[in-house]
Order: sequence, then C-alpha cells, then structure tokens
Amino acid sequence: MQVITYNIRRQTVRINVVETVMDLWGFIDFVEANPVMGFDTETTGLDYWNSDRGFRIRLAQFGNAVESWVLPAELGPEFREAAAWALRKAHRIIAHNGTFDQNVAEWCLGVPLEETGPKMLCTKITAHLVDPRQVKERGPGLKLEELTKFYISQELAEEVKGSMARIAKRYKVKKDDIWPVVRLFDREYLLYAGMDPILAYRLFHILYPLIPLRSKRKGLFSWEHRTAYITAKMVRPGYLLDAEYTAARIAELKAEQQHWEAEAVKYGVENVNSDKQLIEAFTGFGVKLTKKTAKGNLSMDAEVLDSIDHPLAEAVKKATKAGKWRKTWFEAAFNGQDSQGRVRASINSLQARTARMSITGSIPAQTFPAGDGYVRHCFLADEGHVSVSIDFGNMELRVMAAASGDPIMLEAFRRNEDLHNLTAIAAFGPMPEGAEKHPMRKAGKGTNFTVCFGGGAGAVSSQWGIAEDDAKTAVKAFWDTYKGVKAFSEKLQKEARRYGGIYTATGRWLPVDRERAYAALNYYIQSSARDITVRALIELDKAGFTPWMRLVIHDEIIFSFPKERSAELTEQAARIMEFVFKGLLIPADGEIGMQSWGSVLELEESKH
DNA sequence: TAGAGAGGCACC
DNA sequence: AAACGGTGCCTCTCTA
Repeated sequence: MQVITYNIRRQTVRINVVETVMDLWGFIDFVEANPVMGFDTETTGLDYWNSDRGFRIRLAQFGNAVESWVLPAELGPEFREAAAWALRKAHRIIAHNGTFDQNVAEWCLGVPLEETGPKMLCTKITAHLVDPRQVKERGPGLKLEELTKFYISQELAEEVKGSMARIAKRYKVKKDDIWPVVRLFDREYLLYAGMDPILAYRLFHILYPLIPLRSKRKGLFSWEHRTAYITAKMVRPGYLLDAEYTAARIAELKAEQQHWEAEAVKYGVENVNSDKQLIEAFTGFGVKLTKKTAKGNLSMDAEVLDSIDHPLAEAVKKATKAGKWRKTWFEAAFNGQDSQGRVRASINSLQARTARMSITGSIPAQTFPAGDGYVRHCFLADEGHVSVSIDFGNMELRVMAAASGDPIMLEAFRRNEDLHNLTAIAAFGPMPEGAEKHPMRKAGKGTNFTVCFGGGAGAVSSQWGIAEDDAKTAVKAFWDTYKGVKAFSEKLQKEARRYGGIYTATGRWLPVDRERAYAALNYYIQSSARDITVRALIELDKAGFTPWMRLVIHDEIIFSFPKERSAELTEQAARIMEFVFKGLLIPADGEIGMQSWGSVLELEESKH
C-alpha cells in the first residue's frame, strides 16, 4: 500500500492507495466505518457507453473529510468488485456531477442506476441551489475546481486544477489525451484522484447548510436529485441512429460545402469562415460595411451578407452553413454511435442560472433546426415503436399570466383567445371587419415574446422586423394593457435590487444582477416553466413512463412508445403532464409520428 | 500548442 | 422610463 499525505489549510489528509488484494482489508474497514462517503472515478474518457470497446474505469476513489482510498479498478475484477461492494454498502454517496460516476458504476462495475441513484448526494446540484451563477457571471461556478477555490482554498484549487495539465506535459500528450495513458500509480495522478472524493465530501458539508431555508422547506434538494436520476434513466437506452440517412446527409453537405467554397475561391476568399478575409474582399469590391459587432469591429453576420448583392455573399452563406450543420448535428450523431448503433445525449438536469437543463453530446437536441425533420430523422424510436412528442402550449406566456395574476391575460387564456391578436388590438385598434387575424398580429406576437424575455421596443423592432414606431406603440400598449404583469415585474425588480435575487414558487433562489434588475421577470418565468416541465417528468416517472422517455427539450418531452399502444399512452402522458399553475391550466398536447423523430414534424406539417 | 476571447448561429 | 433572457458548439485569431 502507498500512502500519500497532503495538507489542506494545515490539516493533514491521507490518501491510501490500494496496490494489492491484501490492502483491501483496510478499505473494508473504512467503508464499514463510513456510511456516507465521497466518491469519484477516473476513466479513459467520457464515453462510458463504449465499455465494450475501449472505455474503461481506471481508478475508483472513496473518501471522507480527511482520508481517501484509491482502488486500482483497472487492475482486476477483485478491485472492481470491492468498489461495487462499497457503493452498495454505503448509505449515501457524495459525488460531484454524480450522474457521470453513476453511469461508470453501471457500465464498468455492474452497479445499476437503480442502486446508486436513490442515495446520491451531488455537490453540483447542491452548489446550484446555493448559487447557480457561473464564474463568468461573477458567481462561484459549478465545477469542482471552481467550488474548491470559492469555498475551500484557492491554492488547493489551483494545485489540483493544474496537476493534470502538468502530468500531460510530462507525458508529452495533449491535456485531453492524458486519461488513458497516464501510469496508474503515477504519484501526481494518485494525488489528483485521491483528493477528489475528499473535496466532494467537504464541499457537500459546506454547501448543504448554505441552501436557503425556503428551498429546503419546499423539498427542492431531493426534488433535483430525483430529477437527475430520472434524466439519467432516460439517457440510458440511447437513441437508435438511422446511420444510412445520417451518412447520406453528411456526404450531401460535404459536396455542397466544397462546391460553394470553390466559388468563394474565385473571388479570392480561401477561407469562408474568416471574417477578416471576407471584410477585405468585400471592401475591395467597393462594398460599404457599416454594421458593428458588440466590440466595435465590422460585422459579417447573416444580416450583412443578405444585404450584399454579390455572388460571393451567397457562396459564403451556403458554404459556412453546410459545414456547420454537417459537423454540429450529423457528424456529432454519426461519430457518437456505440457498438449497437445507438447514440446518447448528455442531459445536465440542472444547468442554467434559471435551472434550465442543457443537452450536450451526440444529440444536442435543444438546437436542432425547427420546422421540419431534417435533423431529427436521424433518430429512431425502438423497433416496433413510434416517436411521440408531447409539448406544453404557450408555456412561458401562460406562466407570465398566472404568476402575475394579470386579469386580462388570464381571461384571454381561459377563453382560448389569441393573445398576440389581443396585444395588436390594444396597440393598433380593433380588427378589421371580417379579418381572421389582426394585420399587426406579428407586432403583437413579437411584443409578447420580447417582453417575456426582458426586452423593449428596440428589441421588438430589430428581432421581429417591426418598424420602430410600431414597436414603441406595441410595447407601450403591452404595459398599459397588462397592468398586472407590470406590477409583477416591478415587484420582482424591487426584490432583486433589495436582496440581490428573487425566489420562485418552487422556493428556488435566483440571483439577479442589480444593474440588470429588469431580467428578474424573465428569470422567474423561464425558471418556473422549467420546473413545470420537471414536475411532469417526476409524475411521468411515478406513473411508469420512464422506460419510454427519451429527451426533454424545454417545454417538450420525446417518447418512444410501442406502436399499438401509442394513442393510449400519448393521451395518458399528456394528461399527466398538464398542470394548473396558480389557477391557470398549462395544457399539453401530443403528436404521434412514425419510427423517426423527424416524422412527428412531417405528419404535423401535412395536417395544415 | 493550448486556451481564451470574439463572432456567429442553432434553439426555446 | 427603458432595459431581450437562457443555452451549446463551431471557427478564427491572438497570446503565452
């Protein structure tokens, strides 16, 4: 056995490195004496689903505030079994971003999510409930190193953060490539690995008492852990990839990209992604560029390119788009396939400042182009299943109406009136005789959404293509008409300025920058909408729907349902999702497709 | 050669 | 009085 000691603020911590089976006796004693343990794993990468072709666990680490045990899981089944035993024996497991380590435990140690999920205490979730702000938002951050720096010790954080970079340098490999090649008993690596469960353990005990009482009373802590457990179970089966379709789109986009790049070369542009080259080229052709970026440089975005009447502009738009779409969606999915031809998203169930989820990895579903199934066709429901999408209707505007209690908005929703028309009427007068919709409905719609996002007339005008005067009229009419929303927004802003943040109905603390207090309304709405979706997930989980759930995208949940039961299950799920928020129904509506997710949109399209 | 910042763009 | 909120990812460019 190897023992490494280290000092955290003059307190010595001990890292015990198991080298032989005999060393496990000490580990067993430790586990029996510590029903609550910090836990972490070191692996060869992040692709835990590739455990049958290269991915492997290297170390499994357990610890408390002053001592940790590092098991060389890679060396043999006896060490992996000891780790699995410890996970089963523990009453509680503390880990940073525990979902990842749970997945590793399931795929490499044979301990399923069902055993680790219910006893996980995640420091990332705990930290988020204390303060959800990232470092760039002047918050503590959510990464282990960032939290260590903020809550424990700056020196220690820098030491730990820098250590893997130093090791990579020593092995002469890139930082990302160090994980599979670093020698298992490399002392610096063991120190890095052995400190993690100690830090997680300590952080949890520091952070938990800092969770606002209001959040605790509402049960938010266990609610979020349950949510993380559900999303982990959703991700587990993965999505069957239509590899043929995906490969065809990759080839097509590649050809398109090359064609337009060749066109651009004719006008002297070697790299269509280089704004520098484009500005030079267009200036050379006598084009006057005026639009500036946020930092004051000349802008070369889609709006600018659209305004330039030159074949190069067309070529640049088409080439860059083909390249970006190919890489971001089709190649990400294709390259993410496991040995069974399935792909997985990575769902961070509690991510944004407003608690919104984020989806990364092979299925970045939150950014798939809307409107048709071009990208979504890649993803197939299981054999004999169909894809189903159930989404909430007008979720954020309904939340705005309900949270503010604005009588006019509430009445409009209760009568199923068109809120965008209503705003247009308020601003520009009654509907013309016999018209189905107001001629200024777009201005009304733009105003409704923009105000919801915290914007003003300028934003309505630039984002929705509304004349400035009309935008001003519409925004003024909005605040004059929906006085309840105005009062609610003012109340939140006052609270934000006074306390530096607001609480939502679920007891969640949302910090608001005092100089941007106007954002409080949007934070409240966005966060509440997210929590209503999460409530739906939890209720669906209780009702046994989890094995059919695949993705959650803001106000929408995607399912793979057995074909012959799809109508019945869709109806049931939609009724479970629906929720009366402060007296107003947030309705849910399902669309049943064929096998591919994309087909849901095509069928919907053909109805209109 | 990596990392950070900036710009851009896909979505809700 | 007015104030556009939140993500992820790709690419280029400059710096250390």
